[in-house]
Amino acid sequence: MFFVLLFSYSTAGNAYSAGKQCGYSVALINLSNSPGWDGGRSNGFVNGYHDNRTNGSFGGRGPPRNDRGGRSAYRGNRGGGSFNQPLQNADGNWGGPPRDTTYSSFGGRSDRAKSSFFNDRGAGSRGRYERGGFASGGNTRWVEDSREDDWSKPTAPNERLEHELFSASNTGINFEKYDDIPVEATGTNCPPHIESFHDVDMGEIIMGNINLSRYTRPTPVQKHAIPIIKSKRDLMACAQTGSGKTAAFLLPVLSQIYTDGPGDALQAIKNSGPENGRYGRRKQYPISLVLAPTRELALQIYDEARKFAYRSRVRPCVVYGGADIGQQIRDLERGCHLLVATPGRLVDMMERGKIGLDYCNYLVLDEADRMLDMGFEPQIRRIVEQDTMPPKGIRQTMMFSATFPKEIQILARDFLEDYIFLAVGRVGSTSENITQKVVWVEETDKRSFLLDLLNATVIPSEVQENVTEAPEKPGKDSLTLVFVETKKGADALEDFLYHEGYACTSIHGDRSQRDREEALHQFRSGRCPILVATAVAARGLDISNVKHVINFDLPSDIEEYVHRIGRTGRVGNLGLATSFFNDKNSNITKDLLDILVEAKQEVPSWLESLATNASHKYTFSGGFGARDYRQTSGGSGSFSSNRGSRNTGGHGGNRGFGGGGFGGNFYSNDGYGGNYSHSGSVDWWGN
DNA sequence: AAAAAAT
Repeated sequence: MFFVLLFSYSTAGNAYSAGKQCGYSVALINLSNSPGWDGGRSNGFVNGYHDNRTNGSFGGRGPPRNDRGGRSAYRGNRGGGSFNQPLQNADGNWGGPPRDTTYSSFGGRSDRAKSSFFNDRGAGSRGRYERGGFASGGNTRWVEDSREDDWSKPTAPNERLEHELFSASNTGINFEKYDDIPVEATGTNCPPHIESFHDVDMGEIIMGNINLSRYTRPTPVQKHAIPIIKSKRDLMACAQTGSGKTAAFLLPVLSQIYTDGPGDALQAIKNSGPENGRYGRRKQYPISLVLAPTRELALQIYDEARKFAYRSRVRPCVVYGGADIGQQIRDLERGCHLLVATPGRLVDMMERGKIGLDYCNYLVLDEADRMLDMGFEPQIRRIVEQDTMPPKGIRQTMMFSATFPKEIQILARDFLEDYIFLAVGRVGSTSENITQKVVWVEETDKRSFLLDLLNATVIPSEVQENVTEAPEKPGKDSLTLVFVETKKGADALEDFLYHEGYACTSIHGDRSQRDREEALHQFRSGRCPILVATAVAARGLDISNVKHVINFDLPSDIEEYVHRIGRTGRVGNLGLATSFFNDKNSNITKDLLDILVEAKQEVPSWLESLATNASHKYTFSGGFGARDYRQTSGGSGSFSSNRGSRNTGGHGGNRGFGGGGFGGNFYSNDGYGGNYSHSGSVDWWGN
């Protein structure tokens, strides 16, 4: 399998200089190991989660229920850090929980030569620990001497935090499937890809955290993106979450920050004290900004960032709507070097003077196409272009997008400088990782059919040959994600399943942010192995152990379908996707058929004849979506045609991308953009 | 017409 690729255009020399370094000599107080905040953000999830609704068994009867409204204490608990965690003593050891096999610190590994790296807090170090005098007890601070202010050196280990960050881990990765993913990079002077994390120097901290995360080898997107980002190039990557994308940008960006140190940002923060601004408290100047379309995705990226920032001086923060802004501001004020945000809340924070982007050297736009879909473009431009962020060419910008329609091409043209384009094949979805089933189910039969599916312990025989890992009954390690089209429908189906005795919960945009996060946690943890969801959960969320995705309602858009089923079969695992199809779904017939064929899935004969009968209809699918990047015909030789300098319109306006065999609908260069919909066909809403 | 997202 290979790609035809794409443009390369020449630009004048890259004036890029990252990590604006300057001398600084100040004392640095590192609170990153303080139980105060670390206990706050996610400890509530991992250890200290209390919910009186979850006391019962979830085996089948009397399941926990995800109430609406109610308990107001939850978020407070979560953020309060009020758990009785053991406190770190002066030499960074922990007297608390019994050692778990998970705990190894960095240095526990014998495969790393740099033994001096770990647990060597003592000799030669000019810093010192200060015991905090707080009533709550013993905040330990590492006070650094200015000359020791080297961000590339790890800070003290913290067993409890380490356990919290790294204990939940992916298992059973199907590497064989994984390596099939085709990747293609284009652009001027593209650095060669790596085969091992050791092929590029990411420094002690990153390598230690890679070990702790039990990452053995880079995923395909990481193999390419890491050296590109490390060599300070801008990047436009067409890849979906689940390909290892988050680490693909977090690892090299953080590595670079550790190497370069805080630069001007540190002084700026110092100068932003109460005396310097009407807003009083310190304004934070993150060195790196990651924008994400949904709150849950932002949280997920933040959680990853915490892992790779372990034992570093970088403090990640996350801001998003629906949550208490005061709490987020307080968290920011404790220091913020890497900020993960949804656009709206970030603009809010900027207008409140809490965040300055003046020293933001690294900008990541995750799921960029999704952000545009959701109308974020003005806010993104406000953040990137109309504020104090360094211009392109100065900052380093990385964009990730599942598709590459015209709107994204324009954004790439505006935000990126001399960039490298990376096309990553799908991990799941159209690959054979996911067994896709389409069944004809009338609206009135959907519920009972769903129950049958949920009760099924044996998978249908015709599926078995494709599935080596049978989907089990929903349970702790076997999660089922049920997609519906409307928020109302989600509530109704959740209620139904609840009354039928299933441990289920739901997530959609009308639920409070607290409930959404809780539902996700209940699902992830297996307490509620069935999650009823709207489109909010379709993209980006990385939930391991999702064995079965059920499209209770099929979406009207094939892109949405691909994203949804991509929630299973993550990182090389196998999964099953079952879709209920009836008259209402005729609009997706053709695209669905194409997807099934492409992924070498069994096609029901009725679907085939439906598609044939409907074939007179003009269908157009913008973006990569249904067709993937793969060449379907023709050679690969013509990709250089019509790709002149940027003056001819750069990536945006060119026609002729498809010359080499993408087919005419590969990029939406025909002026219709990605929004052209199927004319004349019946859509989901019956219009 | 749905859903997502700042309040």
